[in-house]
Amino acid sequence: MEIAKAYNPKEAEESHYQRWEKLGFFSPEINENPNATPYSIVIPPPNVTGSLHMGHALQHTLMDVLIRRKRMQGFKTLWLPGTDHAGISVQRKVVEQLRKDENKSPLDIGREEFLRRCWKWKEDYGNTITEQMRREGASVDWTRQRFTMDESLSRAVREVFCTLYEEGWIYRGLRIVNWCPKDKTVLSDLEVKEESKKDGKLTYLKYPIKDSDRTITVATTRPETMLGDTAVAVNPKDERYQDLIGKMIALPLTNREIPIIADEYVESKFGTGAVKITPAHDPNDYQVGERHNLPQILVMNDDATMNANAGAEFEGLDRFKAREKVVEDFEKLGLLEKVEDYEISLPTCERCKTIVEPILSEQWFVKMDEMRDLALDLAKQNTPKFSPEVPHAKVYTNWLENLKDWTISRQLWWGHQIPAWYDEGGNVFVARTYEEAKDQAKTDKLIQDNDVLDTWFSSALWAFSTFGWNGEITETEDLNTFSPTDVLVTGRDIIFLWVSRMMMTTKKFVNKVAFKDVIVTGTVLGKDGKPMSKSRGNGVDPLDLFDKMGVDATRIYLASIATGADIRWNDTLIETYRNFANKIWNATRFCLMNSEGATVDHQSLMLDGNDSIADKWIVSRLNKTAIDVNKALDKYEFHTAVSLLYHFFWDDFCDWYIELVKDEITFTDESADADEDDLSVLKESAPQIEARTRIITILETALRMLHPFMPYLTEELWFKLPNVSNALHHESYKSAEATIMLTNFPNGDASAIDEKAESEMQSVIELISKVRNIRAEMQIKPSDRIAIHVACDRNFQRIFTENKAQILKLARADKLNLSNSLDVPKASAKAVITGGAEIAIPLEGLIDFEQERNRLQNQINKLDTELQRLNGQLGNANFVERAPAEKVQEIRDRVAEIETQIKALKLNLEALG
RNA sequence: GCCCACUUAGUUCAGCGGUAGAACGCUCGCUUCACACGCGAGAAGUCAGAAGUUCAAGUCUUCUAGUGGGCACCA
Repeated sequence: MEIAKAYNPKEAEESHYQRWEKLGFFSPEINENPNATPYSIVIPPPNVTGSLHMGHALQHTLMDVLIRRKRMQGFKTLWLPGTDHAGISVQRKVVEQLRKDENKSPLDIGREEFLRRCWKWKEDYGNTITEQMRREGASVDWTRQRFTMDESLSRAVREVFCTLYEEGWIYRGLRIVNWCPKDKTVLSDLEVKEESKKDGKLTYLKYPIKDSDRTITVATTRPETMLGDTAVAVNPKDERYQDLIGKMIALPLTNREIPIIADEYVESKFGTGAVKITPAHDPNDYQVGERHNLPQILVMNDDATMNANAGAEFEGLDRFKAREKVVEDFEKLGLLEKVEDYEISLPTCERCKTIVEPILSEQWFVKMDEMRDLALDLAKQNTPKFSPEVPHAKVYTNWLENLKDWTISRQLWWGHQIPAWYDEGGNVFVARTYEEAKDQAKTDKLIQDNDVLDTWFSSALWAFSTFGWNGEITETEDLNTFSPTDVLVTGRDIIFLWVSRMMMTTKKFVNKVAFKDVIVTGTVLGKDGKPMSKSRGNGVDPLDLFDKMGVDATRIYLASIATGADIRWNDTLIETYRNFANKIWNATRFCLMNSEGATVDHQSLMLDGNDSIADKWIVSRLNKTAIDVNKALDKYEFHTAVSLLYHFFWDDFCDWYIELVKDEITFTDESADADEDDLSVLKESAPQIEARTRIITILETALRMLHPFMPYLTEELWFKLPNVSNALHHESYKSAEATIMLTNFPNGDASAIDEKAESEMQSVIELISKVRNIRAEMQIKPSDRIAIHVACDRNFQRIFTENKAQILKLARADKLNLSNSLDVPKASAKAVITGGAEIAIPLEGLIDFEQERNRLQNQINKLDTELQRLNGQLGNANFVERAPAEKVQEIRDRVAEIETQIKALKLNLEALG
């Protein structure tokens, strides 16, 4: 079998995915067992404008690991892919394109044409991320791919909107909302990020009191809003202002008069104790305004320039220019008291970073009290179960408890247009269709609401709308089979935005939990410890990693860091896994170079008791690893699973097992004059074929366990193994074409764990390691053969005799002398191993006595430190009395062991003189 | 202001009540017939600080400091 010397990921990645997809391996229908248990995951729909970033790569890897393992275990698995329509993002891109290419605005071409362009844009560019997911090896069922603006999903949106409206859970109202002047749309609280600004200013303005020469001073961070002031409020108990309550103010720069009112909301201690009230531009002021029946004067346009209400002097000015002008004008009037530096946090638009303006606006809202309880009641029963539980479960519950109403209308065209119509009198009719609205209104002179719904409104239905529910159709086979989904994998940032809302709507509309478990991944941070972002330039592109390191290396690397905690990016760590991929490749290469006559045969791992220690040991290790990997994955401890697989494969299988059986399975040149390159003259013996079959089968089992993490490499190598076919498949996939994807994921067999063999093998390993240590420290050349003398009991003698050939080879020795006591020249290097075997290596002429003394003394010192600590424990009467007896015994045994070793080493030291 | 998490080898991180671990880096030695993306042997940590609980504490409790995050407030 010809196989390249180094693993080339590209070659393997190119062919397999297409085949898997074409043969339908990703669809649940591939499972032939009608009674198979379903297992499902819906993908957090990436933004249709998006391209793959590190967060996706991490989360997709974890979902794929979960799905691939369950599929191999015979579950009827579905991982459902799709994208959301990303209202603002797409709209912004199309607007920009229109402006650049045709110098037109959306209004120039009209709503219908604009939407046509949006769909075109989606057709042209919306596949970026789905193609990238194919590159990742994500085993999603593309036949069930969904988009939030698909016909059925859109119908679901209308159904949900209307139902919630009919039940009074959705309302339309005039409220202070977050307005993004750049996108010219309202935003929900969750789309607004507070950004602390150190160079803020607090401006103190003096307002003259009518018919008086007094003034009252108010402080503000947004002086321009004074143009919309309709009162000044003070605390009713504030003695400073008692005589002013009820007086009128001649509001400067306007020709309005506004009252001084008393309201509990004002804190006397803060600022001057007097607050300007701008009901149309501040949520608190709005409430004060409601209480006192104050007029609401909106002084800004939707692009945050001042409007006519602000006065001719200000109309058309940008809000920040207006701010400067207000301050200047007050100064000219002698009414500017002072300007202080003031640290303030400003609400900004999460997407475009524009400072959000709170303004009075009529919008649609979801009332959150009853809605919230749907999720909160479940949360109190620990549903969904968060992983890691701390801190997410608590943060989630706390957030639900303090939830405010959700602004769902957006002043965009791209999205689900709100199913509400207005007649000429402005009466509103909410209906599933225009026809129904007409029936309600008894007229056809209706205009549909211009606005669309928040993208998250449709995403909130993802856990059931994707399975076919749309209000008209309320039961589908997929919904029955795959809902509730088993687990959701997502980032911290959308727990509130998305996870919570899916829990609510799924409970409300299909009366199910959306998903049982939620895995919250950490964030992969840049080298600087900050979240990766384009503006910071600290991002790492997963596609670059795919090119440089290979998809499989990237995947298993990401799984290895998936502990739930944030992790700082480190360039060199991924190389570990590129090297690992190459190691797997080469171990397979080695096995294949010596595979003549061998087959993959799991019967070969059923040991009968007459097998070698090495075989019993590796089979034991293999099964233990399988059991532990499954346990780890059941607990979503991906990093533990990776670590177990890495060390089993590299340390146990490559470093020891392959080396131990190398001579047995490779051709020897004993057969007379045979040309070494001419393998044909050599004949395999039955035991050799047995040994080859066993190592190939162990390798095959390891590849299966690695497959969910490294799908391409394992598939590529699996096909190179002798006699692989769909006969090796899990029983649920017997008719499918051959692939490692559909083989059994090893469960591990507890009865195959052989602690005795493991401990015996440990002694062999320790013996070889000690000899190697002596060789290295005594600077014995690799080419120099040595003699090993071991004094030990009969049990050790049996073990070492059985492994004599391997010990000689791996310790580069030509003699192994086993006896009850040592009889060696003084010029020998010595060591002791656990269990009391003494090693001596005669080094006539090679030994440096001084160096050997140091070496022995160092070992004695190390042991002595431990001995003292342990003796300290035993000397503590409380410990001996109160600690569990087995613990005490453990320590005593250890002390005895160390004392034996120290004694032997000391004798050796004395013998050196 | 309230709440939460984190602080372990040079670096990035595991471990979370009973002998301090991994990877990378570092030192020394190897063209050993799968792999130099390799092989062998090493060095390297008062587990942020203080107090407490316990026979026993990176591991549990409290406090302190630093870092990061969430929520509220922001005239």
